[in-house]
Amino acid sequence: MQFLKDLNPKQQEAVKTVEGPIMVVAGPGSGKTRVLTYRIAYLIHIGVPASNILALTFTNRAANEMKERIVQLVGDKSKQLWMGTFHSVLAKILRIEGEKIGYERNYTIYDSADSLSLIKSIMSAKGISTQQFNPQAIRARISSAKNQLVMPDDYARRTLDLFEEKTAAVYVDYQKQLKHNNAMDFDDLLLKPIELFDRNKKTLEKYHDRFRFILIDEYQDTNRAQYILIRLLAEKHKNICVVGDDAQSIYAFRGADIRNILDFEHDYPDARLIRLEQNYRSTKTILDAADRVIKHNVDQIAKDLWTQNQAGEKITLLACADDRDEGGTIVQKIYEETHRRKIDLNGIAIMYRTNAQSRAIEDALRRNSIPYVIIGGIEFYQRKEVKDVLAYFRVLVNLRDDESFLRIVNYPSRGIGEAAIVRLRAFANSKQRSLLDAASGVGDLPGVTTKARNGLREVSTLFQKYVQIKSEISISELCRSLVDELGILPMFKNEGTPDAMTRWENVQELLSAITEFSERRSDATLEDFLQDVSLVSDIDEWDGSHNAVTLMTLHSAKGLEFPIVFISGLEEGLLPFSNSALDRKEVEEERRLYYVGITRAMEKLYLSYARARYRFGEVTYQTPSRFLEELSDASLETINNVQRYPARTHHVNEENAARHRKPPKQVDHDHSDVMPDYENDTASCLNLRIGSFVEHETFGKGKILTIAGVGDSMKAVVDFPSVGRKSLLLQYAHLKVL
DNA sequence: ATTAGGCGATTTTTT
DNA sequence: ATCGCCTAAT
Repeated sequence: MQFLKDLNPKQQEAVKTVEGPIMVVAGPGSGKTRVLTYRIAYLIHIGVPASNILALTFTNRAANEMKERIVQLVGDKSKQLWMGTFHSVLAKILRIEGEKIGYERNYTIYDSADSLSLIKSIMSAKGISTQQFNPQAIRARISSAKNQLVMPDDYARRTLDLFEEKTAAVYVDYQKQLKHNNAMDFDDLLLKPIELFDRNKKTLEKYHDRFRFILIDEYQDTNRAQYILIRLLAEKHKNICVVGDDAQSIYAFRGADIRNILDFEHDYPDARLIRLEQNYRSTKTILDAADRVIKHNVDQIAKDLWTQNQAGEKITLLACADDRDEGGTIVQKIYEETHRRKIDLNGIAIMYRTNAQSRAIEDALRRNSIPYVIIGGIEFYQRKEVKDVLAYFRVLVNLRDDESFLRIVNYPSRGIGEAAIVRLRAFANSKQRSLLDAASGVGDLPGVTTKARNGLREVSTLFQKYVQIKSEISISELCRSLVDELGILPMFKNEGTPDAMTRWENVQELLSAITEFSERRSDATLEDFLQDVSLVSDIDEWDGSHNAVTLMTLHSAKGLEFPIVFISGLEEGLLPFSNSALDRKEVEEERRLYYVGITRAMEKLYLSYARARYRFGEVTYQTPSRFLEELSDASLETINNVQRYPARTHHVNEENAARHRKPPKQVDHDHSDVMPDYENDTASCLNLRIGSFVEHETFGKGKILTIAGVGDSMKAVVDFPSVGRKSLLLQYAHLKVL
């Protein structure tokens, strides 16, 4: 038991309290991951078979890291451990048990984009206008209903308005269609196991006996469905250890319910509560800043974070003229830092609220030849050509997957148009067969052109052929041969445009990914690969060992640490993010996100904001974030590039005076001339600001949400209680400030 | 049936 | 600014 001496007393207690429910509230950098890994290692060490342990994490990456570490501690006997994300572990259980609730083991997993297209097709089938009712919004409603375990019929009974009625109607068909396709969406991966265990007590008991010790990471980010699932699994032995930090709960938008962690002691009355409050990660300055910020929140478990680390350097605030300047200034600081400390680029991370912000920063990095890796954003597996090819594989694996079938039935073009599809659908429905199946009986199909008929026959024989050879050749050969037969690669080559070349490369890359996957796991099936694609995210694949700066959203940054962290875009409307007025709870979630960002930093933290920023292709004027005021002046130093551009509340006269002042120091090159003159702007003359209340001749009173554009084309979006949101040209609107 | 060109929405965050 | 979707033209 040598390894326990790596732990402080609190951590040891968390590791050695093996029986009964236990909650570990772990502040940032307090060794949470360490506790989890050592606890598992300890269990195995004292003789618990690894196969009796279930550990659920938030990302696959966290799971893999821990697994490796555990192997180091106790060796190969840990291999039988069940560890992964909720979604991946449950997907695995559903492959085994799904037949009990009417799914075949080769079911397909739909991502949000797949769900959306299914919802759209249901809407058009039911004659619900996608103009009037936003399919995205309907998808989101259905998803959140599922997260709360509200079933279609329950939902239908509780509708409050027309939109919800339509949603209810779509929801019913959506679930039917998923089942018909032998497919599940992300939410089903949580829901269906609950259904399984409810209906099938024997199966539940089997898993009770298997998972005698359960550990949950990032408990603050679990939703209702996950909560119920954990309760079901743990109800017999009650050996459940949850680890989390309410202050780092940042997934409410996805249904995460912070009550799960706040009420743990209520749910398990004899629960042991352990707080880890010593921070090993950050300097005193950084930790104090984080602590000060989070104290502004009302909803939280009180904690006293402390550290023995040194005070370290002050936090540096970079006040920038615009997003381009922000990128340039960050680059300059990266230069300084890499020269000053012996630090590699992979010790540096740049974080932002929205993926769209990465662009200006990427430009700056590229201009200065600084290598970077970017996490998230437009994902490889979301690209059209990749999804198209994957759809072929999906159909091959699950012949009932109508959604994927529809995607590829006329790709590449086979002369199958909408009319033919309508006929095929009707035919399939009447026979209760899948579309692919129906396509094979295309001879009986009336009202279809010869061309379409031949096309359908072609698709059908194509799949018959590959179903047959599927088990005979390796999956990489199978996939390559299928792609070759489609002829899309030469098609891209012939097109010759840079865009087509990228597509060509992407398809090649997909094929290499499959090869690599099957080399890594000798028994891997195509089913396994497809599941991996659905459930693995960018962050899971990220490898911090390259010499490159890492760019990512604040959400992706959770669980990571870097010696140097930049948080960019500290502006109202961006961090905290809003498209309209925020209520307290929303601001608190944004603040937690900010807190997560701050606490990623070990040695040095930079914050930055831009006075102006391109959003939606227009210049928008930004106000520094309220979160900046929550830091103490003593711990902060400011580098100001924007002396010329005083705060927007200032009067015109002062601005004129300010214009003649020279900026103290030009930090970076070539980005100083893009700013428009403030003093000519209608908005500044009128003293209009985001959040101002104004009056309009016809619309009445309203509140300004955004201001964009320059000079004559300057526009404001105003929220009028009477008529809703309006985008107005200030030149004509004659707004009166109230 | 395919394609070009115009229009409108889109940007919150993700398993 | 960019992407997807729709319409009109071929």
